[in-house]
Amino acid sequence: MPPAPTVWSDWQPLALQEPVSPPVLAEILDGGQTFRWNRLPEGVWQGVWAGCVARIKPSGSDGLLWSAPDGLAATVADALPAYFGASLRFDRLVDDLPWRSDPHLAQCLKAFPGLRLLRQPLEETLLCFLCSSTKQIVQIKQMVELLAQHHGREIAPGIHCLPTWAELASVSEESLRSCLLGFRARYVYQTALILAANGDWLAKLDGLPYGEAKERLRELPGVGEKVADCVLLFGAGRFEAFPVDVWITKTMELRYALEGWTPQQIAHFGRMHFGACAGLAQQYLFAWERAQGRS
DNA sequence: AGGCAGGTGGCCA
DNA sequence: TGGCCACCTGCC
Repeated sequence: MPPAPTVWSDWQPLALQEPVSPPVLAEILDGGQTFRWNRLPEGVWQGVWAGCVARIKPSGSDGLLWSAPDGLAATVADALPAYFGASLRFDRLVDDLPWRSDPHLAQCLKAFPGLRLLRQPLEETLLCFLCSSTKQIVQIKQMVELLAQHHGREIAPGIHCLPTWAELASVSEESLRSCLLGFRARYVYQTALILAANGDWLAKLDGLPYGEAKERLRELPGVGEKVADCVLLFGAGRFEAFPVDVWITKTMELRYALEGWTPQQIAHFGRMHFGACAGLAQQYLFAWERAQGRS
């Protein structure tokens, strides 16, 4: 018997302070902060996080509409605004960045108006970025989709969320490799053992200052400077985190004359120069550099 | 068709 | 500390 078709709720508005155009929505959902959104026909995106599945599409004047499977609509209605950081005033956070004295930043802000940081579940942010070493976005998406299909709970017909760390602890390294993880399988496997043995390990990051939280995260196998910063920025709302990858290294060398600086020095420069929301600036710089690379 | 890819960890001077 | 290299393997 074929699975019953999913009935999707009516489209409803997602209230954000800042307008989001279709290309900026694409940059938010497919620009490297999350790996669980896919493009459907006609401008619709479908994404999965925690126990939620949602579809998002642009509406008339740079607003957004969402829909969810009928049984999950109430859950999604509750979780979606937090996931999109709807209570944050990104317009004000952006205005506090040093764009007045930084023409390159000003140019990036202008190119992607409404770009925002998602607030993803900490657990799965860690999992996704443990998979991210020397992989491109398409491949990371493929890996985490396989992880979800093979080891995650099915929350709607054919749609699986990512496995929890407790669930991952009972998955062999070999079967992680069969999800295309390669050498990252060991990172995930060993991290799962640690986290499963200490149920509140991640929760204990909550009260810590940025530097200590990062140091703590780096104790996990496979978590270095860059992954720790991504986890804190995208999964814990620590906007002062400034992840430095090869793209950011390139852009900082080129636009800020930092040739020869180490990634760690660049990260420090970024936090000093861009301030409390350095991570938001990073997202704009990253989007800009990606766009240059594509054209 | 083969090199390359959103890093990390371990080993050397 | 600082630099180098192996690690897996699917994709452009």
